[in-house]
Amino acid sequence: MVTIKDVAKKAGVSSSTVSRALSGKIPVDEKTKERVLAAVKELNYQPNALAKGLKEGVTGTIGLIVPNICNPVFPLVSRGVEDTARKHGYTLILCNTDEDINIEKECIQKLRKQWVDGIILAASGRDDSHINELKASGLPMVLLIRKLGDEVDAVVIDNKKAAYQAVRYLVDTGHQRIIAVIGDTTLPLYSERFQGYCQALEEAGIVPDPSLVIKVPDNESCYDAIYRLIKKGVKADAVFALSDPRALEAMRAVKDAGLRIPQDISVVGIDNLQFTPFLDPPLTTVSQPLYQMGEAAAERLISIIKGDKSPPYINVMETRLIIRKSVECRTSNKIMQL
Amino acid sequence: MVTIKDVAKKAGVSSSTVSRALSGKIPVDEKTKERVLAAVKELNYQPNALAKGLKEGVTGTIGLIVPNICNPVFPLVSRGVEDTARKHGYTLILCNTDEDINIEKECIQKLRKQWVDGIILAASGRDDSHINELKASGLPMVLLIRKLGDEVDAVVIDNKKAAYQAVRYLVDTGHQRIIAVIGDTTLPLYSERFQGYCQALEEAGIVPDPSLVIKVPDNESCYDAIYRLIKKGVKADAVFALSDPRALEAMRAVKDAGLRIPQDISVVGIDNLQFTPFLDPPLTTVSQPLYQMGEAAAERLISIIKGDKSPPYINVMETRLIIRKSVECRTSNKIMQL
DNA sequence: CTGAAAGCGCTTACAG
DNA sequence: CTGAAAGCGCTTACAG
Repeated sequence: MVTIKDVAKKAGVSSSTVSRALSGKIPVDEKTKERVLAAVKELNYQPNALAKGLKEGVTGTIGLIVPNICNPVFPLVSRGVEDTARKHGYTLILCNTDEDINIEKECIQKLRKQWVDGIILAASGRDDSHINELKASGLPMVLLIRKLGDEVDAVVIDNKKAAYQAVRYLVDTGHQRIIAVIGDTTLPLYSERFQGYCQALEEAGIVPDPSLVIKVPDNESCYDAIYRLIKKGVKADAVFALSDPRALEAMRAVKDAGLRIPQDISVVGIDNLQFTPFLDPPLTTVSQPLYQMGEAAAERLISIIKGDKSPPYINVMETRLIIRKSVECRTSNKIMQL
Repeated sequence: MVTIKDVAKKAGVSSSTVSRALSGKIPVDEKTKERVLAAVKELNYQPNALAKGLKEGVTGTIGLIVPNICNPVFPLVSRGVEDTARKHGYTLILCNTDEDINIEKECIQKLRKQWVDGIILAASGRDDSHINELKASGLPMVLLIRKLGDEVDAVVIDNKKAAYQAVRYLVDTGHQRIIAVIGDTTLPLYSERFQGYCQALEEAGIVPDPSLVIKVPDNESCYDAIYRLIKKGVKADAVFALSDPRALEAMRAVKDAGLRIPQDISVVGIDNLQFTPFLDPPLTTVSQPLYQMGEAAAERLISIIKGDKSPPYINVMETRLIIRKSVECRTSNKIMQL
């Protein structure tokens, strides 16, 4: 490795001068500067970020902790984060936790050892202790996808509302018996979406029917459950899935059970993933601004890193119903009203 | 931040002893060790990775450079890399380059400044100079998805073969007029797959028809091109798409143009992405072992970092035809022969 | 087994 | 404007 000393020697100056010529913060004679820059170029000198970080106490790196980059919402989110980070000269360290609280803790520790300047955390939300600890440590952080009280910065959507938008549309188009595909409701994300489902139903005077609610753990397909439910002959006219991948599985199950979408059963999802317009039928869903959420989280984090002391802010981003072809209008009446 | 000195003071020893007690490489009196460990725990001491890295010349970080984490092959790949990295105690720095040669260079520079212990590079393959430079610098590296000669370690699939497997299956099931959806053939990845297409055709005595070849830039949908081709009334009995996302777009276009899959037109892809079994019809495709490729690349990189001096090795991983329902057998004859 | 010292490669107050 | 020196937080030969 070529160091600042090598450059200094080649340019015939001290390393202090090299450092100053490079940083530009302190005036250096034009001539010397030129000599230094020439030497830098000739030797292809790269300042050692470790040494710089050790001295200055900042590293220009930020950590992004996600449950699983293979969950299709996270690539876009992390792209938003990375693009924004790069724009500001920061570098991204990525960790997957599989929502395992221990891995989450381990990641946070590792990032702290690495002296990241801040952390963006898309946590599972099963346990908060380590997040509060992190917050208390004073390291800049912002939560993503989920929030934690009002004391920690966060970029989120209103999950209840997103689900409400989807189910409300189903209700408005005349659906009454709506299957809900829900995840592990101990996770706030899922319980909130379930609440949105219930609210839309209740507003329409429909009592949620527990036999229509399917709860599937994250790592399990909902295909079987839906297939069986329909084969059993349950009365249903729609499926609300809490995510697009779930909606996709549901569509397959519905079709394999011999029903048509949307003529027999309508389907809606949440996410608006890339592939949804191409499904058969194109999926009606509620979009989350995933890339923008990543951007917003990174912008906020970086502003905190740079000294912004404004109070914690929960940035609730807008979701939007995307109407495609997977929902059929079941009452001509209702159409008039819409 | 609590430093080694704080621990030393609390334990009543020198920082050298703290360091030794923690590393375990040099014997320390049991009693003192206990005191040190107690102090570490009490103060919640985290060694500063920057200082350690600066002193030791290794950082325990590796860089992963991908074109775009939103391209659905990369989440799995990067997951394989990250899991393996973590298993060995390494941390992952992620960069997206959008196949922009300048961003690629910039990323490499940044990673070097950061003193990563090695780099895994899923490069675009448009330009090699910086890769050769990187190789020459002696920093451990392995190429992923694409290779570069035989002088640089790489983990790849045989793209030509993968395409051949897909198209050969089409040919064997009696297809003659096969539309090829191909990307920018200046990229080796795509030109190789195109070669596989041609080879399968030629082996069957079919002359590739240029009017059936659709070339679409990476950032553009192939929907319109296919839709128009079919609407124009082109004679075709199958579509070979060089990736599953392309196959998905193709399916939509074929259906929207009024033809049925697979009765009128069969479709095959490459990738075997998560969503493909759920499509309508479930997509026949060629699987790439994406996660395992990430794993293999990381394992190889780490072994190089740890001093493995074996000559460069091109690890060509197996692809496999996954038969589902998007291809119809067009000749009863052929069935007998299979 | 343990401590004092040197040094990893930078940056920046301190003198000049 | 410039250089010598101190120091960021570690690790490890060097003495003892």
